[in-house]
Amino acid sequence: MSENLAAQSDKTDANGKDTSASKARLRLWLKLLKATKHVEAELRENFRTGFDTTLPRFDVMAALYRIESGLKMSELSSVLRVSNGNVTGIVDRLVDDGVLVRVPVDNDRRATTVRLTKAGREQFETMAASHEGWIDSLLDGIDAAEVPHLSEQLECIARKSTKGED
Amino acid sequence: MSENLAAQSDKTDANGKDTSASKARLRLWLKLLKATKHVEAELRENFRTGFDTTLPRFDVMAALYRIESGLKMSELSSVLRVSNGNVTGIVDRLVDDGVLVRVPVDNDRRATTVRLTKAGREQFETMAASHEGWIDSLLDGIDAAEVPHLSEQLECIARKSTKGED
DNA sequence: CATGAAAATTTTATGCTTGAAATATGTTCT
DNA sequence: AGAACATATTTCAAGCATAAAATTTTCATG
Repeated sequence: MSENLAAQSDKTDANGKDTSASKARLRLWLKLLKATKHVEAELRENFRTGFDTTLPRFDVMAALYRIESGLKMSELSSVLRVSNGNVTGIVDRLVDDGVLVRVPVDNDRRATTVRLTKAGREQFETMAASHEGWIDSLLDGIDAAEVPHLSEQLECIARKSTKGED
Repeated sequence: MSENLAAQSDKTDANGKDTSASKARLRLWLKLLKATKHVEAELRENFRTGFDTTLPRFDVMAALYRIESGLKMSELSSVLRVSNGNVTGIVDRLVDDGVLVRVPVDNDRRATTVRLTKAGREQFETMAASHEGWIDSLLDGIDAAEVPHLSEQLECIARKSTKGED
């Protein structure tokens, strides 16, 4: 799985930091994680105080907003890359709140389609506008000119073994 | 909170993609999230199948490995940036498994210090070696020469409002 | 058409995560 | 000492997340 491991040459820089490629990647990963967690935490807080909702709920609504005809539970869990059982729970609550409906699928009584209600679409539009603003302000430490290059680099990570189309 | 919102000039490129700065940042955020989730999912799976443990448990052990004298529960939750109650639960299980001990603090019966046991240190060292290899292989789509620059950019995000020292 | 495999979803058990309330101890000030 | 405030931790309720088992329905094939 990782042939590079054996060939480490434990170099250290002036400050004593290990400069091997794998340690540098480890540090990069920790920063990636830290940045992501930071943004996620801010978003969660904003969603909670601003709209009394959560990021996972927003994600479900976002996926359904894009596909007006709705998605089956299995499609939803595959688009969002979360487990089937997880989607069941989130959708249950959103249905209770009246922003989603479950629609039986013709010719297949195993499956259900889930769609946003009108109220759901309206709520989502409001939240999406705020969301975009929050992101814009959270990422404004990044030079706009760097954004495309950064995006490209990140795709190199996500693309590993996860045949992921955007 | 986001004065830029009003001044959007809804430009679109040849493919119809919105090219405003805030939309570009939004796409960057989605890629950041996707890359992080992907790596996290792989790590979780590796920890589960390889060591029958979890990422949060590893994080706790990693923090305690660095500070041999141990950390108080509150220090642990602040280092890991997770809630107090969360740390309580994870530590409980690690203590049950014999990799951690709780040590009372002299002169303050409110506080507890948590330390790795000898078995805990040994287990951690084994896992940390694997972990570094996993990361190395998961991030090997990134050109080594790019790593420092990328790291720097990511710090611009994490540094926002979270007086974060490494 | 019966039977068994495959597919879509839900259920279950377990653990992570948060925010808020509760408990217990320590500190300060009068 | 006593009151009021602060600190350290745990408990609680709710939700998110997974993997694995169970359920229901469909489909293929003999």
